[in-house]
Amino acid sequence: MTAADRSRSEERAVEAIQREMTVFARRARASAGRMHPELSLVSYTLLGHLEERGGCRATDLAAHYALDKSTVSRQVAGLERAGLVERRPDPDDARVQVLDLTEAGRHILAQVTVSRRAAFRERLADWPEEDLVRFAAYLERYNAWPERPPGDGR
Amino acid sequence: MTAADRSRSEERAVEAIQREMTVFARRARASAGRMHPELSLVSYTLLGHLEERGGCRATDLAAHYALDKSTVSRQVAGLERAGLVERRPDPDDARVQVLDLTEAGRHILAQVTVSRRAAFRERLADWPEEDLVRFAAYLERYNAWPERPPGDGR
DNA sequence: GTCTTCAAGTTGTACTATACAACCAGAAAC
DNA sequence: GTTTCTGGTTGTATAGTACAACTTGAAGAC
Repeated sequence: MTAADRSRSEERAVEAIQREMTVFARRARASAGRMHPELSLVSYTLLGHLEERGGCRATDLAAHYALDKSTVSRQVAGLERAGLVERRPDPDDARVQVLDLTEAGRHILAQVTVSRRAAFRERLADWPEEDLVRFAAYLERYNAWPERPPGDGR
Repeated sequence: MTAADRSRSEERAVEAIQREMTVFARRARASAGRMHPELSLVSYTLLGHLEERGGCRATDLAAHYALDKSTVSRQVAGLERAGLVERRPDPDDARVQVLDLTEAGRHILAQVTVSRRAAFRERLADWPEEDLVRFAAYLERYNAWPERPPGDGR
């Protein structure tokens, strides 16, 4: 294979990755909404992050998801209203509110995770294990890229 | 490797795919907005589809992206107002409007494609060709799954 | 042929997610 | 002790979306 062949093939692959990731993104919210109307994609990811980290600050959520802090503030307010998260003032710093899941939050998160997992598994049912593992690794690698927060106009 | 090992490994991979796809989806719109403010992710994908197909009906767009037809109607109206698409009545069926890119639409789509491609390429710069090709194939395979339109509560 | 039903698209309405700007309250730096 | 920084909330505006009701034309049923 010549260098030109290689670069053409890479070029095609990059195009395809871009196109397919975009299609996926376009569809994700809609299908999440239909899969579990009780918990939007945003809420789901925020709760998931809280569970994974065992609680964190609103600012951490904003940074991780490249969201404005006002957005997080409102989302969290909604989740608190729904009784899914609770906040405690940080004893070390009175400005900080440590967020954590409530029991109800843990419960609903687990339910949604189950239903999402079932949907994903159905979709991936006939993939060989080797491909699943590799696909997961590619996605992780792809996402391990620093996102710039909103307003950071670089 | 035992069957139990295999299923655990698959389980982990499915979880990771779900999680990473979700993170990606959460970030995509925001980064698209920062990458090319003149063309939202939605508009970009719609224009891209028109280019790829060489024009199509609004209903086709709705089906392909799992959007409500009203959403597509408004999006297309905006694109038409912006002079990026034009519609002609279908000679075979007066209800149908065939959509297609204008020259301006083609032009801006090409520009945005260039800038998106550059961003993706930067991000994927140190991936070996083999991995790019495989990753692209996985994504295509993943997305080749029938989406259900909104309102189809199955 | 007329009538009913179906399909494509538009419009009214409402809601969610989002950003940006202005602000407030504590903490830290000097 | 000011000034500056950081975490968070609130006001306001916008985009994207869905659902329902409607219009118009096509296609079948009889």
